[in-house]
Amino acid sequence: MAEKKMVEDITSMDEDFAKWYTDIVKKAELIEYTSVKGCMVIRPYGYAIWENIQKILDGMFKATGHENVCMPMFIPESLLQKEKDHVEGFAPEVAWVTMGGSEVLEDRLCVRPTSETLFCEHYANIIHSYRDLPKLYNQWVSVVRWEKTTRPFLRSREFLWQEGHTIHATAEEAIEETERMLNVYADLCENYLAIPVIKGKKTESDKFAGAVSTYAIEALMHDGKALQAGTSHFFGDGFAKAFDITYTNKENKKINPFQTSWGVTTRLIGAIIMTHGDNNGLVLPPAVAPVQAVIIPIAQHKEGVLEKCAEIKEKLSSKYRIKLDDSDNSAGWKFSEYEMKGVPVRIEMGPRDIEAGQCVIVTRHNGERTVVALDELEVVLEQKLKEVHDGLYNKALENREKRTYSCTTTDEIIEALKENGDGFVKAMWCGDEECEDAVKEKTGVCSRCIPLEGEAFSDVCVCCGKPAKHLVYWGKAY
RNA sequence: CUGGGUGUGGCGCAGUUUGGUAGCGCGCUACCUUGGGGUGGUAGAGGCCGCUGGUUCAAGUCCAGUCACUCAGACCA
Repeated sequence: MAEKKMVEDITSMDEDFAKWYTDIVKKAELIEYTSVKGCMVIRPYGYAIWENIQKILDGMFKATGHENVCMPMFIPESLLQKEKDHVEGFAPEVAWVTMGGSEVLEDRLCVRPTSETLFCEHYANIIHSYRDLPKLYNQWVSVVRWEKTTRPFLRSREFLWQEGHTIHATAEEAIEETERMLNVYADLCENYLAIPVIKGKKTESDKFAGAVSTYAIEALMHDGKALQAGTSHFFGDGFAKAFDITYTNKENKKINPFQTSWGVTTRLIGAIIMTHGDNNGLVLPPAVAPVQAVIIPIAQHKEGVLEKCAEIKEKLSSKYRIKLDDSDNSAGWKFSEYEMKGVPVRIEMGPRDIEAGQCVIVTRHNGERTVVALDELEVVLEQKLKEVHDGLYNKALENREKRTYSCTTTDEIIEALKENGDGFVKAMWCGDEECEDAVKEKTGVCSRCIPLEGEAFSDVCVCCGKPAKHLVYWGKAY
């Protein structure tokens, strides 16, 4: 393929993937660092991507009957500690609040690392009867987890997310909700972000703190590392018991209801970068690109060029997010600039084109140039945006398939990773935690999920040779 | 948390070994130039060298501490 690298400032991804990533994040003006470690400014271009994700997801939440709410940012220590597993899971990375004056809090406050406890306290207050159920709540907020090592979008100390928290009369209903939301996330990733995902269940050791079961979607990045792109948890009635949430059923009996929670974060932006980006910069899926097509005038000082470009922009803007760059940078400079920023489609218009009633349309992901008559532009643009989406999805799927290795022994795993580089390892597992740990110890990959779809290809555990219970995807994780 | 790297105009770097007037490229400002992949030119502006303390007649340079960013691990959305 040997694509030509046009912007010198971006480190080649083959040379140093991590450096390539941080270069992109800065050069595409997605973020800027601040004086607090792990806390970044999400700049307008980066935030616009998040806003588009929000719009799509929020629409899906509403369509599945959810309501948005907003909990406080602070959690008193006593509340956080009510569910034992939960607090143990989060304690190491909780940020505590110190008051400015002389006030010392009897029950000190932390900044929410997640809001299960707040929702539980609230549910205990408002749920009394089966008539009050279910409650299907979601909130768009930021949370704080004091991570040791940080990376823009992938792991920051404060991050934006949505967290859904629902409560149901029966376990069946709650499980159904857990699966429904996992599917919503998969739909978002595949049909809007053009990121193929594996839907699966986490192993016991990898579950959310306090959950009965955790589901996740896992995506494979360009470098062969796995990224968890979204999670959905079934809590059973464990939290309800710990927080004393009860309702009275039709038979006048007091019962603990069943809960779920699910979330995706600004990490999705990291996933977009690492799935679609190339050595020329970012490549954005059209559904969430802040600018879907940029119009670049050629010889813009010539009479009529800018006017015609503005006219076309006006026309396309009713349906698409269009930018016309009439700055006095050279055309070549603009080409590079918008490639770096990942704009899916570029429209070039010069005097020759205008005279001929046409323009040149170029798709970012493959550099393909097409001459298009101006009166067909609207139709062709729609096709091109779809082509970009499909092209990105298929390329990512191809990469994943190329990097998915079925193995029956740990030696095979080591061999496959050495031969072909990091990727997903499919292997059977007996279900024992010792084997899970041993695989990680021997091969470096950890369990990502037990896929919901996928067929057993061996009867024995990849590690111990005992009868296998599950097919597991393994990988190195971000 | 462990181990490496880096901090000098907005950005990227040189200068630190051997202490002695802060430099380069890009960007920025003004004017001109510019037809299809970061145009070319002329003239300008901009820095108490991450921070704190120490050694010295003198510190970007030496010493101690501290903070941040970054890479590789372990942990995590």
